Formats: sequence, C-alpha cells, structure tokens
Amino acid sequence: MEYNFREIEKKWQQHWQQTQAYKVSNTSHKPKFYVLDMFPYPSGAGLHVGHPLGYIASDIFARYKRLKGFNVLHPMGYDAFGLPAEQYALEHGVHPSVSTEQNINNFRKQLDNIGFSYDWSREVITSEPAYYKWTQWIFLQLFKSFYNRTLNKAQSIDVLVNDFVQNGNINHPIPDENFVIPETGKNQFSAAEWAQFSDHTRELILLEYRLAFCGYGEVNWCEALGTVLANDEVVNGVSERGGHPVVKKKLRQWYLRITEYADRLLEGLETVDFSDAMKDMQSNWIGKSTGAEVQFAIEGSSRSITVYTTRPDTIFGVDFIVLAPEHEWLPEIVTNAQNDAVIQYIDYVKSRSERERIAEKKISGVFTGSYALHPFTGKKIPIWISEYVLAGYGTGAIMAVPSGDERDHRFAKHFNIPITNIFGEAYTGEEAVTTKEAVLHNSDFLTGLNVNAAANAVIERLLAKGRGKKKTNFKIRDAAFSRQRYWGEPFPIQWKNDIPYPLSEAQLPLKLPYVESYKPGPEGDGPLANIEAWTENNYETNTMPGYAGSSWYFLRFMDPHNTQAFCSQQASAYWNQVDIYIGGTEHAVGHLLYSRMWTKFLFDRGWIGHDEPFKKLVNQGMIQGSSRFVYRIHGTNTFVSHGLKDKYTTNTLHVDVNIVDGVELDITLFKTWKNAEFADAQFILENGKYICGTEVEKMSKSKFNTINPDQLVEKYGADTFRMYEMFLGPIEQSKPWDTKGIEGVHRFLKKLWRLFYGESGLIVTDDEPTADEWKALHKTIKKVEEDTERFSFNTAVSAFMVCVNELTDMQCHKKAILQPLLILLTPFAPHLAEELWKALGNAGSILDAPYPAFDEKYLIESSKSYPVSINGKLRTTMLLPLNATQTEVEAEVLKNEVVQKWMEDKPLKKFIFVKGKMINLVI
RNA sequence: GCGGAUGUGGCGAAAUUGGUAGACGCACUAGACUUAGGAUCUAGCGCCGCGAGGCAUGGGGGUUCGAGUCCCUCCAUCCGCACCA
Repeated sequence: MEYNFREIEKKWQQHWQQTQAYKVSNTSHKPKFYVLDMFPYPSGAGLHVGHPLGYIASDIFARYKRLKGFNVLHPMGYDAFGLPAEQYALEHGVHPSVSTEQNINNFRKQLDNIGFSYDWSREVITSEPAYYKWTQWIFLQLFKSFYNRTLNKAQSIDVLVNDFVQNGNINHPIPDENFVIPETGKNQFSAAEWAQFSDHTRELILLEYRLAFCGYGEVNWCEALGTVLANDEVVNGVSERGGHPVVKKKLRQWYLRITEYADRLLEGLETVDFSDAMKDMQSNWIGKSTGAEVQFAIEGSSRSITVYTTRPDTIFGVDFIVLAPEHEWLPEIVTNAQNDAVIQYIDYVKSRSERERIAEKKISGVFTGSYALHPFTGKKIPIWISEYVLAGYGTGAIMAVPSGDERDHRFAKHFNIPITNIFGEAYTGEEAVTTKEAVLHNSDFLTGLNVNAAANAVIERLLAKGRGKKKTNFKIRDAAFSRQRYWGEPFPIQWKNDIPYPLSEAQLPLKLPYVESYKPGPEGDGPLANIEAWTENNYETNTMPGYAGSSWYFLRFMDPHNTQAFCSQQASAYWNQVDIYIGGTEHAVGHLLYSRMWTKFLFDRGWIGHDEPFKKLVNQGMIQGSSRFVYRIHGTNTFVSHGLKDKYTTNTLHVDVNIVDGVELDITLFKTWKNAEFADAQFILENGKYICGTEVEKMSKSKFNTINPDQLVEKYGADTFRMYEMFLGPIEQSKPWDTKGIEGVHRFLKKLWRLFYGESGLIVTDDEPTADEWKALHKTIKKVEEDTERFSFNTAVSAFMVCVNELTDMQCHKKAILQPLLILLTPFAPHLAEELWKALGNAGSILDAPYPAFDEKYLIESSKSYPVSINGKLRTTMLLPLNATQTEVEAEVLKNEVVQKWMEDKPLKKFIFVKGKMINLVI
C-alpha cells in the first residue's frame, strides 16, 4: 500500500473540523499554556513559504504541549485594518471591507491546507465592530486616565480632578514644563484657582495629563499616503510602506503618552525572555540617558539657555554653545549683525529633506552673535546654531566640548573655534577624547577626578548655585496615534468648542460609516471629513493607526465572545501571559512596545493581573527569495546566458523562479510565460543551456521569486511541507528558500509508512522488541523532547530520520516501538500520525495520547567502546567490558599495541578518564 | 560611527556543559533491480597521500592533555539604530 497523503490529509482535516478537535476551554484541571503567533495582515498577495515558518513552529510546540498534558490556547486571527486595503480601494474601487474579507478567506484556505491546530472558534478580526468596540473602549480608558508619577502607575483622571479640587496641581505638576494656563500665564494653580477656571480651561489642563491626548506637534507627514506616520513607520526618511517621502509638519494629532511608561518599558525587559538583540533594539529605541541640565546666562540678557549634557564633568572644556535652528528663543538671541546670516541658514535647513540630512551629514552652522557666560568661570562662550542639534531631544541646546566629543570637535575644526584641552596628553589635537577612563586636566575643582566623581561634583555645585540639576532623558517620543485615513477604528470622540469629549460606553462601538470615496478630506483631514452625518455630530475625523487593534488582541483571544468586557477577569487570570510568542523581528519597536504599554496600562487600572504580555519571544528568521535573472541584449529580443552577458550591453529582468530548474532556464516555459510576451525570444546559450543569474532578495510577487505553499502541499503533502520547513535550519535564522531538499523529507515519510505497510497491507506485529530496537526508540524520545523544548526543530526532524533509518535496517515492524514513535511524530506530521494511529487499531485521537516517557535503562550498553587518545589526539578505539574498574581499563589500555607503539619509551605522565567514556594519555 | 548576530564540505546544516568535527538531508559517483524511471535498494562522498599518516571549523596568536566551542586580535557578511549631546 502506498502512502496516499492527499487522501489521508483531506480525511483528517475534515474530521478535526467536524469534531472541533482543537476547541479549547477556559476551564480545565490541566495546567494552561498559551502559544501565540503574530497574527497576519491579510494582504492580497496571499501566503508565501516564508509566512508558515513561524506558524508551523508554534503549531508543533502547541501540539507538543498538549500531548504533554497542558490545556493549550493556540488561536489565530487577522490584523485587518490598515493602509494597503485602502490603497487598493483607491486604485480599484473595491471597498476595503470587501477586499479584506476576500483576503481573509484566501488566507484561511491556505492555512487550513497545512493542518494547523488553531482554535478557530476564537478567531478575531480587528476590523469587525464586535472587536473594535473594545479597541475604542480601551482608548477611552486611556483618555480618561493619567499617569501618577508619585505612585508610578496610571489612574483614573477622576483621581487627578479630586486632587486638583483639594490641592491644586502641587502634587501633580503639568508634565510639559512649557505649558502655560491661558487664564493665569502660569503652569501651577491652587485649589482656589482650579475652582475659578472655566470648563474650557479645565479641559485644556486635563488634556495635558491624559494618556491619550490631542495636541499640536511636529509629525511625520507623508503626502503620497496622505497621512501622518509614527516614528517606527518611517525608515531612512521615507515611509516604511511604499517608500514615499516623509516631511515634518505641524498638525493637530492624537498621541499616546508612552513616554510616561519609558522607564517601566525598560525595566520590564529584565523580566521577559526575549533575545538580546530584541532587548537592545527596544532599549535603544527608548534611549534612556542620564546627565545634567545646565543653565548658561546670556550676556546682556535676563534669559539663560538650558542645555542638556551626559558629560557634565567636561564643563570646563566648553568652547561654544549650539542651539537647534528651531530653538524658540532664537529671535531674542540673534544680534542684528548676524540676523541675515541666521535667517539664511534657517532657510537652508528647511530646504533640506530628512533624507538629505541623513545621507549627507554636512558640517554646517552659523554664529548668532551672542555670547553665553560660563557658570563657574564667567568666560564668554559664543552661541551658534546648527542642524546637528535636534530640537526634539533634550532642551534643543548643547554645550559643545570639542576636546571631548567628536561632533563638537569636527565643528570646531571646521569653523576654526579655539579648542580648550581638558584631557592633558590624552588629547593630541587630532581627535576628541571620548573614553570614560580619561582623567580631567585644566578643570579647576575637577582636575584629577575621573568621570563619575567629576560629574557628581559639578551637579552638586550647579545645584548650590541654582544653575543646573541632574536630569534623565529619553529618545522615545509620545506615539502619534491618529491617521488621516478611512480604514481604521474611528475615535469615540466628539468635539465641542475645540475640546474633545469621550463618548459614553453605551455609544460603543462607534461604527465606521460606509463611504463611496476614500479621497482625503480638506486640510489634511481623513475621508471621514467628507461625510456630512459624521461631521454634523462633530465626531473626530481621524482614525486610529494600524497598531491600535494589535496592541491587545492577545487578550481578546482569551475571551473572544465577551460582550460585557474586552476580556473577563477570570479569563485573563487563567491564561495570564502568552507563554510563547512567535514572530519576526520587524515588530521590535512598533507592535511589541505598544503591546507592552497597553498591557501595563490595563494592569495599572486593574483590569488584568499581569503587566508584561509576552513571557518568551521567539523570532523566526525571514525566508528570502532566491531570484533568477535573464539578460536581454539592449534593444533586441535576444537573451544571453549569464556567463556571456558581459560581452553585450544588456538589460536585466527578473524571471519567474518556477520556470527555472536550478539556474537553467526552461526555454519552452519561458516562451509561454507572461502571456507569451517572450514567444519570439532568441537565445545565446552556453554549453547548450541558458544559465540565469541569481540573487537572494526579499520574497515578493514583483520579483517573481515567491514560492506558493499550496503547490508544495499539493505535490508532497502538508506533513512533508511542515517537516521540510522545520528541517531547513534553525528557526531564528534567515535563509533563502530552496525547494530541492524537500524530496529527502518526503522520502523519510514514505520510509516510515513502509514500516507499517507492506505491499499487501499492515505488517505491524506484537512481537517483543530487541534491546537495539528499544534503544533506537528511547534515543529518539530523549532527543526529540529536548530539541522541541529548545525550539530546535531541525535537529528533531533529523532525529526522526535517524530512527526510521535504524528501524528500517533492523526490519522492525513492532507495535511496541512504532506506536510511541507515532505519538512523538504527531506535532510534526499530525495527519500521518493520526492515520497510522487508527490503523494500529487505537480508539480515540492521537492528539490526546500521552507523550511517551523516556527511560534511561534502554540506553545502557553491555560493553563500552572507549576512544583512546594520546595527547588529545585520537589513536585507537577499544571495546572493553562495562563492569571493568578504572584500574582494569588502564591495564588493558597500556597493553594495547597501538598505544604501545605511540608511547614507545616515553614515560606516561597522566591518565585521564573523560565522562567515563573516553580515555586520554598524556606522555 | 554605535549596537547585535553570523562565519564549519559542492549546498542546507549537526556537534546542548571544552572531549571521536561534518550527524541528518540535498547534490554528485558507482552498482543492483527494472521495458523504463525523476521509483526503490546497496556502497562511496572534507582536502592531500598508493599507504601508514598528515592537514582541516574566516585569518593570526593564546590558555589546555585536549578548542568549532574559552581569551586576545584582525578580516568578511547580514540585521537594527544613526548627528540622541
């Protein structure tokens, strides 16, 4: 009987669906385990072989944990709101809800092919009102909360208002130090003042505290996409999606006050099991630094400039001060003589795109004409402006120490500003001294001190003089939370007199209205601004960004049909953290950071009991495409083989990898490819073949290098496909896809099948296994279990292959061996395992069979083979009785001919036993 | 520039704590069975050497009886951040 995988897989997939085999309950006597994939955005391109890599790994692990006796939550859903669906709608006139549904159906069909054990009864789709009702609800809670810096947690805004009524804002200063209350011109108020404020003023003040708030700010505006983007959605000055130019623009936007959580997001990293690379990426993004703020008086002015520095110890090396070109006091500082030059420079800076700035890194700047005074020496310090100082970080002003900072050094050299040396001989005049080991010279009361001691001393003196203080800074900015788009969650917000007011919970969900046109509204507003019924109600016309729905979906899976809450307390208490979260590294600073923040917020407010969403994160590597190229001689229809192309002027074209065998082009298929666009093509061959060029690139439709899993499943079966994806290599590693080796895995499954079935039918016996057969089995149990636990699926698959090879050699068809092996194999090849389990006459499903227990006793051997090395180099191998004592073994070894030959007459210095199984002689 | 990772046969890769480097698979070679095979099976397969043996884990150095693994140093590739004071 043949291994008919198509029939088998179809049969069991149907069976599992009918019996709801993967449905999981929120009540169980078993311990829980939560295995989660990063849910996909259902794009129109469908799945390629890269997508299922992580899904297969998580499915194997989920099935393994289930066999091990856990109640396993393993859900799947769709992150369905987002830009591409809307772009598609603009181009093709298809409503996003329609194309999204189509794409989801397509994804589902493709996923089902592979035999995943998802509990589809828990499916969530972020674009459905039943789901986004709760996204809106959580947003409302963020809006109605503030961050209590004393308690270091979020609380209801009512708590804050009560405190204002009693104490004014003395306990809770306004986070933005520059904010001034219009009625008083101050940023502090008493209880009495609070009582006097108008509602309008009160709301304006509260907006300064809310964790979701609306404000004007510099945003990343992408004209092509017609929307703003979060910092993590902008890469190298262009949009992550589409690569369109991005400019800075001042707009009214919604923000999440993620900066309040910066410290906790950093500390939380110590409690989770993420890779170092991932933790580093996150902590770099958060970008905590400690240093000091120092005030420099301006000569001839009552003002002083505050700078931020991480190296207060170098204060005696300050040779100039640099302000960001956008610095707000610039007009007061610039002298008449320098006014034109400064205006010119600011125009120049404005003319430069983000991209140019990043690419060129030119040294540029201009003197303002004013001088600051050194807080200790009173020395006159020129004040410059330059684009290398960023308005958005620190105070937008720095004290430049050329001898201690490379950028300041280059700037000083470029503009011939005299450099003060505070590092003695360590500073050569060529390069700044940036090591923290340096000892200070020429620095008044700091001379002779090291970095730390000096920094503390400086801060102490500054404090005493009232000219500075210790200060912590973060790179992370509050997250832009609005998009001028249609296909996203509407904000549950109504505007009155320029103040946003929350809808009541009873009004949720605020449903996304149907629109005919997705064109942007006026003044950079979203398409919703074109709908009268919407604007009549003064609803917010922006929608939430893509990451809103994905910031909490892992909680919804716990209790997906709850209409009273986003997730019941019992459900979140039971499932708690996601035990294993699998996905790509591309979400390191976006999704993962936002999810962590939302979780901490929901924890603070008492709705869930844990404050880190993901206990362990596994990053699967990207599967790249291996592209193939053909070379058309310029202006002709003749294609020249790769090896000969340099003799001609050619254009390089991507060619579909599916019509290339290795690197050899199938010319017949090529002529029919793309509706026979190249039917009349001529070829210049080498050795009778057309050889293609190759390159490893991202897998994408436009590069014709995608491999569709459906075709592979059709040809080899889901079980082969699953095992092959795992066999490719370590899960975290990126690698180009190569279909070649799949035959080997398929052969393995056929070989396994033949252990059960001969030509005439089932050949499994009830005979008692031999010692070698037991050993083959238990070796595999041990290896597969260990490998699964450490997510090393490629080596686990290899272990199966070794086992089946050995059993085949021994012609072992014994149930006592084969049945446990099947259970081991279930997570990897569930269809085949279930089929053979039934064939062996077992009742019930193999999905719930008990995982076989490893027993050491089967691995113990009767005699031992000792590798014998001399001075660490293997010389011979000796078979010695197991029960021999060390002394007896030593005597035997010394009698050995090979050993004697190598020892000759040299004296034996040492006799080393390694782990009782290896011998080394030192001579 | 900073941070992280990786480097082992023709290829994908193993080697979990320093202990027989190259398991397993692909490709390749020879053979068997076949009308045939892109089916199956057997054997071989790091390099040099007839052999004994020697040399091999990016290069160089070190620690050790023994190093792919630990330390120093240099090189290459990939990823992330990028004027963050």
